[in-house]
Amino acid sequence: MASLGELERSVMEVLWSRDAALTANELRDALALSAGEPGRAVATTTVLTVLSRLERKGFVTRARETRPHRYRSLLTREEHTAELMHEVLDRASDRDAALARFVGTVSAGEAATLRRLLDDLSRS
Amino acid sequence: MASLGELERSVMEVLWSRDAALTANELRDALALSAGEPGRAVATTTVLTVLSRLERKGFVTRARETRPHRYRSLLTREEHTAELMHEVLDRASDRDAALARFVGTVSAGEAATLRRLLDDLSRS
DNA sequence: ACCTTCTTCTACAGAGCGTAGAACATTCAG
DNA sequence: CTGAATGTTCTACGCTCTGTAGAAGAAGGT
Repeated sequence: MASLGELERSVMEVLWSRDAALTANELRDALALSAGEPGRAVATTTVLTVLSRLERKGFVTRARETRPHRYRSLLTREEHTAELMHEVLDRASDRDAALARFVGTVSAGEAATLRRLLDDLSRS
Repeated sequence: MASLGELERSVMEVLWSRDAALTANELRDALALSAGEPGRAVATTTVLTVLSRLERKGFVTRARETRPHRYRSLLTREEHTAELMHEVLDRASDRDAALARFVGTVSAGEAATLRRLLDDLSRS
């Protein structure tokens, strides 16, 4: 999966948090709000450029029918995270050893979560 | 964690596969062998530049005492992979949901591995 | 003091990203 | 139907990262 720049990631964060199809202007406004400095707003064309690149990279689709095109993410944030984790794991030569390292470093709470998830998995 | 370029990654792969401290020339030779095309060998200075950058990024250390400096990776490949997985997970807003997605997409064999690892964890 | 070997410095080209104006397309009010 | 407003694409530029390596400097052997 291609990696994301800072602004690209911010755009994805907005699309993920609001789970709706947004226009470039809506995204621009949301970005202006979520950014720390209130004066630092990007131009709408900047957002559109970023959206085009995100579309090319396969992160978003747009509805071309409606006139202000509406953009939405193709994956949920969780799906995206899970995919990235798989990608990282796929690069390891010894997957089991890498998994062992990973499991060995999760918190106790997350270990419990994992156990529960695996139980659910085997039950179904 | 900083990300790696293609050659940087190749260098790390060699350092990880051989678990020893190597010189720039040894790395150059190893890279020439592992590369598909036999004619495509990089210059030693190129390797040294890459190693300096990897050192700056915190991926390798070098022994400066010995004259041909010897480089070794700071983490094993498994530790590196585990760290990356944590990093990915840390970027998710809902860690449990992301974990759930992840567990839901691992193979049956890996699910079994995970169960065994978690059992070992709770037993110790 | 040289020659060899090694390391650092400097440099450059190509790609990716943030940035946005200019130019083009589309819609809408009148 | 025509102009104004709004929206999209094209083009462009500077910055940083990466691969690449020669030039210059340092260190050691003979």
